[in-house]
Amino acid sequence: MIGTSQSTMRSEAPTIQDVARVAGVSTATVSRALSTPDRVSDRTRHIVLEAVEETGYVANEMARNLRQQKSNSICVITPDLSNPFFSFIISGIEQICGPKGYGVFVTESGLSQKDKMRVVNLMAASRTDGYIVLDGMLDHSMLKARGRPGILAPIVSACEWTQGSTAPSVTVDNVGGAVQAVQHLAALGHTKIGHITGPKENVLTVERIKGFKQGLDSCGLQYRDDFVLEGGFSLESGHEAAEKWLQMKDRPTAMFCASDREAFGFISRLAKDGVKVPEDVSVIGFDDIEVSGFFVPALTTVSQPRVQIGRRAAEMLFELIRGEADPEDANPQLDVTLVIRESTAAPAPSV
Amino acid sequence: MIGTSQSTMRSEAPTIQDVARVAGVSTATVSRALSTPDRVSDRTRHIVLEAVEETGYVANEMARNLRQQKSNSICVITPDLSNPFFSFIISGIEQICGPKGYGVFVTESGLSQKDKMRVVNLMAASRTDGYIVLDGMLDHSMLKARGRPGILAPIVSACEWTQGSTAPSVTVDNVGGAVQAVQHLAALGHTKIGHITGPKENVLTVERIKGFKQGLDSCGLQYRDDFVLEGGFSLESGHEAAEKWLQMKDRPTAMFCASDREAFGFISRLAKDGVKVPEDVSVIGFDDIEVSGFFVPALTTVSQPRVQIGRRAAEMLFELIRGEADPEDANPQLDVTLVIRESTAAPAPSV
DNA sequence: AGCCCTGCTGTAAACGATTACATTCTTAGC
DNA sequence: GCTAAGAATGTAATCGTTTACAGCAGGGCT
Repeated sequence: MIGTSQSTMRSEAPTIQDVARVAGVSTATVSRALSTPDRVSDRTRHIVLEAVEETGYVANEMARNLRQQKSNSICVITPDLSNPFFSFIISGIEQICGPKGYGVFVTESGLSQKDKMRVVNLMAASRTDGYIVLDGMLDHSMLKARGRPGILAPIVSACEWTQGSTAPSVTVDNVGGAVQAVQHLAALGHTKIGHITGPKENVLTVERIKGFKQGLDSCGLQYRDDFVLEGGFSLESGHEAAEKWLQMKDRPTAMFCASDREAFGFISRLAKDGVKVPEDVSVIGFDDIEVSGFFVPALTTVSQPRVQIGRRAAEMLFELIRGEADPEDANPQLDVTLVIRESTAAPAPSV
Repeated sequence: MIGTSQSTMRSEAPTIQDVARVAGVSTATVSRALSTPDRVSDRTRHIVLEAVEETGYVANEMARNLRQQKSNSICVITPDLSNPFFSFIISGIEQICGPKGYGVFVTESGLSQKDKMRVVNLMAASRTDGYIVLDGMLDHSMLKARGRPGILAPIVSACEWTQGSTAPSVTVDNVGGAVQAVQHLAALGHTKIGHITGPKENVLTVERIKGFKQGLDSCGLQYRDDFVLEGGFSLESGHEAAEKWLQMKDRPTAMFCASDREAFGFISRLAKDGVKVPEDVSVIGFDDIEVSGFFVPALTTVSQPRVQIGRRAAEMLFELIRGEADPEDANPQLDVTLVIRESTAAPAPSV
């Protein structure tokens, strides 16, 4: 049975009025029968549901939104949608929002402040009930709340957070992850451990550098400035770092990379010069993106629960929207886990 | 200058009424001054814009949507949001939609028909003006148009298309890409060329198999059933295919993989047994995802213009929405390019 | 002068739901 | 049998825009 009988088809979409007419009740009753079924009699509910079936009625979201002053959708702001790191987070967000009947807008905030402004204006006011911000460079004061000038919209940060923002954020133990990475390398016997950082403006970069230092410290190793190469999370930046590494007189025997992609770029460039991982140099990454387990060699890395980050962020945003801000647990920090694979090993016996 | 003067701040968001009052004109004039500036006098436009500035007015999308009977947003349906292949396409879509003032919803249609139904219902009718479908398994008849029962919403397929659907689709020359891949291998001197397919229900799988056969044919090579291994586009499926390959008595000296990720899984598993690429076996992929150039060895592959696919699909959807369906160019097929890197080489001299 | 056209603006009716308030109908308690 | 409470329903206002229609002024034309 297709459901919509040909006879009742009209050229326009059926409205609540049509249902009311068919059922022989008022629109108010139809509305109640659908949204608060226990407030109408069994008999009426039945009649209404039949009329709905017959007309093929589906409530118009736009009208509902206007009346209820909410859009039933949220917006995810990423600096770069094409970055696969975010795709898992977005997937997690959708997993929570979808079943709740919420739509998920995605936007690319880009690099310039102008781009970010455009995105914010697009979503401004009345298109979304809240934001999940994955861009640490976004000024939260741009995200104004609807109906309350001067007040911010519900915002949750994830992964990257913005300095000075009071928005709750779900993050990951970046410092702890870096510490674990360094300790793993030290335990293998490495004493000359280097680091390829993220882009220098990034909050995660500073956290991971902090963890790097802390890890060295905990193992009684000396921090050496010349063992730290500036990267940018990207494949290319790992590639470039490798060229610097190749030119070093005194080389680290192990490198902690601030992202898996940096690690890939690093290893890839080294391979061209015949430098082998882990025989000649150990490499450890951060993120545990999908290919990491299938790289050659399989990459040892600090694994982030990316889907979980998305889910948690979405859940927190809903609490915020419902006004159940829970100050107890406003800034959950998810655990990372060290995944040991094949890109790390004991250093070669020194010559 | 912040723009919103404290004195005019109210507890509610300013509406067009407020602007009209401040400007001393009617709401109609305000509306016109903002949306069709040339229909009001210079003087009035000035006054209105000043009033907008003073009140901090931003038009309420929900009201606008209801009145205009359009949502100013589109919906992208992917089978799996976490798949990085789609992230570039989504990025391309956003690049077109954002500047046009359109929001982009993303949804995960999942595997089961029930999941797909949920997604469709969520977006039904009034939440979106059109769909970009990246899921070849989705039944388009579920996507009904608002306001015209029995008629489908504007839909554009991309990458994967659905059998029997009349929706325009932007695709890629899968057959041609596969042909190029095989010809490249043959030119290197390979005569025993194998194929790891995609998942068998998938349209792309059959296209690429078709191209594989056609390529062999064009080089005067015989198609051998035992050289074709079933895969599933995923890393794991490449891994499994490698295990089958290792057990073969008579092995192909070159493998054409239906996706880059399959190729990675394949190479990765082979490496564990000391089988080297390209020395022992050449491997070629399909897609050219980001890491491909940085794999070890860098992967030779058929490159798809993913961002471009997204952009084109979005442009076509807008033409459809505006009613400018252009039958001339309804199903553009974008070109793929063979990118030769280091995973392919002449076969080892036979023993 | 009378007419029409054009350019600008205002009035008020949509858009399609939800929901405060009013009304009617039951039914229980006395 | 009467009253009051409570359940079920209806009436109509409301959300904030856009836009069809109407009105009004001014200017060029015959």
